[in-house]
Amino acid sequence: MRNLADEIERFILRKLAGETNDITILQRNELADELSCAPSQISYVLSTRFTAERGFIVQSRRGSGGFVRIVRVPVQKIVYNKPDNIMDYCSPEDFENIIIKLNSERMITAREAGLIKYFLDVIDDYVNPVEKMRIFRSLLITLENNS
Amino acid sequence: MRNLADEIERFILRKLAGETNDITILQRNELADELSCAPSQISYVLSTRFTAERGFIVQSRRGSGGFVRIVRVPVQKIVYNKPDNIMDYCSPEDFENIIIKLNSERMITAREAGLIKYFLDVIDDYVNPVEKMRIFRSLLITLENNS
DNA sequence: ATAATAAAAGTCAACAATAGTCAAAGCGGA
DNA sequence: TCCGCTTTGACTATTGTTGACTTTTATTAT
Repeated sequence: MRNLADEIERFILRKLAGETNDITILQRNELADELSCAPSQISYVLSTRFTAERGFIVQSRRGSGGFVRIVRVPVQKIVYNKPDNIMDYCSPEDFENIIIKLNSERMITAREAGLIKYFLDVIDDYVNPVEKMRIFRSLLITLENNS
Repeated sequence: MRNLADEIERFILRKLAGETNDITILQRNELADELSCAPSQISYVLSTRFTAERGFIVQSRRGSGGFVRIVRVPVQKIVYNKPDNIMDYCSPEDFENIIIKLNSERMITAREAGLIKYFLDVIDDYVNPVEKMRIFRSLLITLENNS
């Protein structure tokens, strides 16, 4: 028998694959209607399949004009979950790219991105690259802790 | 379906972006007419989107010749308006209080507050108080520039 | 000068349109 | 059978939209 959850997962993954920035937006009721299932089933799939653990971020808004935004986040895994795998240091360009990526995937706001860039720029005068990397990681954790 | 609130928000933000001094003035009924919606919908958007938390001040006048003025508030104003801004430096407690104040006035988010505190803490090891104050001011301007 | 009128913006409650939660039932494989 | 994943639906929470009514301000008529 067909497995709805898997079908929904595949549908969303295909939709995501068709996007250029690993971001896709859908409407829960609409998708439920299209796949002939209960709307809450979409929520179920999102909460079991599209988890941070698997490298996704799901954001949504209720009410009129509501939506669900799904973001695939490869960077998140690197930065948050695999501290052992990450490089010991980054070039300024690497930092710039990570920050841009984090912002484009809505893990940080433009204001936070600006703050972090300014921050990294300032400490450049005082710390070595390895130390800077350590500080950067702490900084992201600080952000998480205040969410 | 079309989402009026978002549309109105975008309209006002665009109008604001076209101004040179972060101030724009509009008429509620006129805008409602232009966007084909109820005038009260404009009020709704102003009260939910153009809040102090998001860095806006909305003033208005009723009656004949009435208007709505929307101002994007520079964050650093709060700091600059305080007596201590005359000083060249702050104690860590002063910084802490300013940050708490900024957050309680909803000029910065909890995440931003956390970032800034961490930031100030890190550079403490490297810069003197006067330099730290200078960096703090630049930091607020950076925040402002990314709003 | 005062009263009436017109021309704004504000308030609020009702209703509509979403998405989230959770308990209970269903189903399939070990 | 039993356990764990799936599926549903009733209920909740959030956000948007409208219109009737109120308040404020300016203008006009007397």
